[in-house]
Amino acid sequence: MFDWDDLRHFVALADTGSLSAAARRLRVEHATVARRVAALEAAAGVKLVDRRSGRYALTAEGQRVADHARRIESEALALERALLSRQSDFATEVSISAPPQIAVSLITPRLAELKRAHPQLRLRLLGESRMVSLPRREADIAVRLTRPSDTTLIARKVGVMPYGLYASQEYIASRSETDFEFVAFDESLDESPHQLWLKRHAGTRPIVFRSNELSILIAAAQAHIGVAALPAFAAEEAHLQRVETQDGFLKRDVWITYHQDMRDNPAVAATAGFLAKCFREDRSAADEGTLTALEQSR
Amino acid sequence: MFDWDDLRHFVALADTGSLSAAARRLRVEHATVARRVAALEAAAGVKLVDRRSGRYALTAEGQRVADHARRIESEALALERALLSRQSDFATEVSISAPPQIAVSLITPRLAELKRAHPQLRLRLLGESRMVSLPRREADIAVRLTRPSDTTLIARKVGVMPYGLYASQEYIASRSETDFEFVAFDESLDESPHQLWLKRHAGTRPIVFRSNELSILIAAAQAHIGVAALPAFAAEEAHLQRVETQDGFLKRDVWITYHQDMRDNPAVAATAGFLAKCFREDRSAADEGTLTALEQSR
DNA sequence: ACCCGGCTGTGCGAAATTCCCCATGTTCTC
DNA sequence: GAGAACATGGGGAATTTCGCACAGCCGGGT
Repeated sequence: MFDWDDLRHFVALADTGSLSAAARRLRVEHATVARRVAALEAAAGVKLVDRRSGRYALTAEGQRVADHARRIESEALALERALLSRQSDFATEVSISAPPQIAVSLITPRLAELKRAHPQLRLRLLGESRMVSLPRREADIAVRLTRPSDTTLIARKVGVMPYGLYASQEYIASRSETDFEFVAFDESLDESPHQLWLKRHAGTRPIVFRSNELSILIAAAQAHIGVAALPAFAAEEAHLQRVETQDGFLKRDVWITYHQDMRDNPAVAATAGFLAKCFREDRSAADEGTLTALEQSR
Repeated sequence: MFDWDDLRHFVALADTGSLSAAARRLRVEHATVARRVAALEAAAGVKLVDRRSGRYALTAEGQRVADHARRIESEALALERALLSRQSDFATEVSISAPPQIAVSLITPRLAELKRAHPQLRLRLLGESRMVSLPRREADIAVRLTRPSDTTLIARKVGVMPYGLYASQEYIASRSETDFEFVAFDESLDESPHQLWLKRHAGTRPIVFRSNELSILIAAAQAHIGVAALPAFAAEEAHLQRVETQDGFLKRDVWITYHQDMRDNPAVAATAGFLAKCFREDRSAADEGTLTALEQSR
């Protein structure tokens, strides 16, 4: 019988397509991945990957084996989550993935509360816009602006995040609305709701600056480059001034998601509850009186 | 993430209940099993087994983990079989499990045929009455006298095995049927069909000798101890004489079973076909004219 | 054309793992 | 009460495995 742990390395290689990327995911050396995959091939008696021209590609057999191995992986991941959810104390580490700006402005300032309520709890807060894999436990809890489709995940709508059009006071004072120029995310996000919303309002007026980073857009607005579609809380923090729009704020739902297997883990539950409170008690937009009440779900 | 291969060791321990037995199944040292289970416990952060007073017992957590791990194991075994069935050549080793007497008298004498047809085929013939696990690949093909209940196994009825009552010529000549004494398997087999059949014919006449081994029963009959219920082919080989019974031979079906995943493996298919031929062409009982024709299925 | 970054393949030394053999204590069976 | 089977612990040797470092290769960008 082959070494089951070899399968783990093979799945990583099959998923990522390169030795190095697989090694990063497994936190080992790429040489180890190569050796273990070779060991699996030897035990199986079949070529699983083609090493043609430096690149790795699965053979037909490799595809079949990868299918099996992925099933095994999902079981192993389920087992790991089951083990973690059984940790009855708060001694475990909980990792949260959230969009950077939310992490900085809404979560981090209030972390002390959580720490006070659960002193032994250890946290890791990852400011990544990239979609992390919850089943793979790249994070335990994710804060997202879209509802996840995976039904094994628990999705909890904790509030709405209002987007408005913002620019610097000087910029707004210096020109008429018909001369506005705009600041937006780059093309990879052209299909996202706030980008579409911005483009609708911009109409024929030009987008003069693009970036992949929200913080850069804010800085651009502060530097009088143009008008940006920004979350209200971030724009206020940056002392930007709102440009009124007929349809008011764009409201995007905020979701907190975690795997259902982690439901019974008190550390995860407490952290999720804390995050929900962060959004429930965020009055940045409500203060302006434009939102009568933040919608909340259970 | 824990080492998947540790799970394999833990399953073996959970299945067998002892370090030594688990070590035998995995063909490693018992110390290795102990270490790897300890490593799994450390990674899981939970006690999985109780080492109370020398015996191993799963904890409640251990039970849960074992359930997960067994699912993983069945996937891994399925993968192993899938890999084996893809071996397109005959270079692989096929292992057969069969009752010892059948192995000795019906299979081994004809092995040369098979070897001639497929020179590169390597064989392992295990004469074990114990039920081996086909999913676990303790054997690839099993010859059995009962139909397996596992629906993932292919069961092929290859013939019938006639049982008769046999004793030595001297024994039969020396006494009347009312004075017959009997030779039988030990109590653990009291519920098996041929044992029940023997006891029905014995009626009130005593069983004077018991053994767990067919070959010992044959030797006992040859040593004029009494009358035994024996497969016709084995009794003939031993030059024992038949005691006529009103209901003729007891006919037990002979099944060849192998896992459906191995269906496409040419080596297994060829060997199964060979075994079927062994029984189809066994004329030991037909020669006596008591069986008009050996029933056969495809 | 050149450089640079990322990837793969390989050789080496260190560290971890495993095996093997031992002794000891326990439980269960006969 | 003796014996068998099993778990535990230790020590030392041999094997395996891993990380590290170096070299070569390819493609993209300047």
